[in-house]
Amino acid sequence: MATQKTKVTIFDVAKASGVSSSAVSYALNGKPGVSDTTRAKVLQVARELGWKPNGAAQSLAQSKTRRIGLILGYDPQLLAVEPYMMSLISGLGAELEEKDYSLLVRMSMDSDDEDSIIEDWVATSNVDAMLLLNLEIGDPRIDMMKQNPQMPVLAVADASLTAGLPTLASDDAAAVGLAVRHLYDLGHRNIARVAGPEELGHSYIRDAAFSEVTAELGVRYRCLHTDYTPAAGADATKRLLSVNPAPTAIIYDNDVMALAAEGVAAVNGVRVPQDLSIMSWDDSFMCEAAHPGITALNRDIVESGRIAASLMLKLIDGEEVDVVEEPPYVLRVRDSTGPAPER
Amino acid sequence: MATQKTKVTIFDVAKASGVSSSAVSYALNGKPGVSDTTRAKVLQVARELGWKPNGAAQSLAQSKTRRIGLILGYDPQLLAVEPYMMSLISGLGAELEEKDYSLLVRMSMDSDDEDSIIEDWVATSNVDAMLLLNLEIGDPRIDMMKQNPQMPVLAVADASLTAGLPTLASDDAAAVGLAVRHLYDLGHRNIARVAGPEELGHSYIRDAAFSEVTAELGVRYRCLHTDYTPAAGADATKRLLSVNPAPTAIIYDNDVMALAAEGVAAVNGVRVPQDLSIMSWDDSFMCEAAHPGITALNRDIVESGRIAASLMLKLIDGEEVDVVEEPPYVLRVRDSTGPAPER
DNA sequence: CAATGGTTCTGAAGCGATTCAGTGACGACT
DNA sequence: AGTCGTCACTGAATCGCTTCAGAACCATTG
Repeated sequence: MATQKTKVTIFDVAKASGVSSSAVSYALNGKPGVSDTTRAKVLQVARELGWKPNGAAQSLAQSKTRRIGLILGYDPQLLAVEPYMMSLISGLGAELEEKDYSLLVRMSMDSDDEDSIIEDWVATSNVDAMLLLNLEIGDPRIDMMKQNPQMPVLAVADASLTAGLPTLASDDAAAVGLAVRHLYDLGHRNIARVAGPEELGHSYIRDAAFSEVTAELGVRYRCLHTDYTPAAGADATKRLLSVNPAPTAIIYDNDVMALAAEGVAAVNGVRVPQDLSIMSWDDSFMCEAAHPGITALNRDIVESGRIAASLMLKLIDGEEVDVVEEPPYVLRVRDSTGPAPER
Repeated sequence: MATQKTKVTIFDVAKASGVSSSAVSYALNGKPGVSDTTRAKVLQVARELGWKPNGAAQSLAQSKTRRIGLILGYDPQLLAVEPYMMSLISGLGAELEEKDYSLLVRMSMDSDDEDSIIEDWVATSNVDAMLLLNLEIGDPRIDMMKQNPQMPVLAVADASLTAGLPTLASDDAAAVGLAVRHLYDLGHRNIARVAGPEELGHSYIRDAAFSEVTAELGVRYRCLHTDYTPAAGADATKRLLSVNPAPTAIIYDNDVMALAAEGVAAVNGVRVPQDLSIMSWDDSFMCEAAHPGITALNRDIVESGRIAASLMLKLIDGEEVDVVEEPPYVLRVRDSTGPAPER
């Protein structure tokens, strides 16, 4: 509690408690080797002096940093507007906080950058484990990590992308089923999708699932790829509405695009949901606040973050982790989807 | 490049290059004390062995972590939906990355938590500097930091809240002027505001500025406080619209609430902007995607993050930093504001 | 009573870098 | 030829902690 002008070390605490530095270490870390009375005394003195073990020294001595690495792909626009990353961070942070770990965050401008950050972390041991996000198909980072088995890593992605790495897996295919099924049950037989960039692994997974499910149900399906921005979403919507026959329902890969689509519809006198049903893949406050409220696939991203954190802690402890499923998607039906218009 | 099974240290590099460990250190850090030829040789060997200095050892030896601390207040909902924090992180991350620093992130569940994280960072030297966000009036953290001058800190807040600490200051009062002026010029004489939680320092600053500016202009003004959620925003809107005379313009402290307000208006047959003008304090894709597009106060948060990072690096270098102004707010006029309705 | 065993505690050797003081070697200058 | 200075390099101390091996002490036990 008392604030100290000069740096206080374990030896100061040792001297003040009349024991050796090793005793202090044992006392503080709850290890055997000191009596209860000296332990209490030491803790007391440590508190008075406001002493905590120096992080660097501790890391060096036990080769543990109590840090977990997260690399953010640099696109401020996207990061800011997509609730995904921030939710994940919330979950990670909350869980790690309980275990006294922290999150080390770095930003990569491109994929080379990201590779070099990974190399850096492996070489410098600046983190105890790391998270792999936004995997692409045949992602080279997977091999990098396999060649450095001393650095635990958890991939958050569809299990088909992670080649046996410990994985927190989302079941995007099941979600596709939910979404399509919902629209199918409402009578839609011609649906479209406005997706994100084609290179992203999850775009690909979803593409495949959509094609498969719609084919099975005999539903007409087409897909446009965009850069996730509302402008692109609006543009794609206009194009979709101008073909003949126009889709009666459109699913957007994120919520801003769905919101923009509602605007396009309003401007063009297309009523939602009477003339056009709109769905969003991601759910957020935005979908709730929009008018009409946007039907969305919802998942507990914060919880995913917590699970991811706990899995990494397991990996750090040397436990095996294979593939763990994320909390499943849930369909939140709001007012933007309705029965398909009579033809 | 070559991947190494076992941990490689500076001594391995020294042996392989036929020099001492000190020579390796000098060579790597670009310091004098080695010839150009041995320097080249050492760097070459280091690259071949894939060696980089161990982070903990380096930190311990030079008492520098190359890390900057950021504490996130835990409210996943808010964090996720407000683009502010993620944008700030983007800016911080981008700037820090260039200087080879990283961001150490922890999450606080409440303010006691946050205090103990700060104490921890001060005592363990786990970061070289830290950021102070969401200051409240008379925030105790300011005193904590003043008592520990060895830990550089930068506050991001209105300068009136930071009691002389190095500050990246936003001029919320000027922004209030912009906003009110815009509405005033459109003929509005009865405006309302839906704000965030009253405890937040910036809420208070804005409250005061609004009262002052509207009084000056002879504009009727009232303010409701909420928890920032769209539901609360919608609710506040309904209440405001039911009073007599109802305001002809409402300013919302964030964009989800403004979006929700558009929904409320639509449901109640209130036309935007003919019957009611709506503005948002924060700008994001959401305001652009909404229909009608929401007039908003826009500021370059990413740039603020970059500036904050560079200021902290200055502080770490021992330079003085007083109060630096953030990039100013800019009014982005869209379709949600228009001339005040004739009475 | 010697032997054994169990606590409690200490000294010193790590961890892997940086950095200071010191040693040769060599060239330049008087 | 002798001295000085510079340059390249090395050995050892240092950062602050953990942890192992062993010392000191006391209590049991056969």
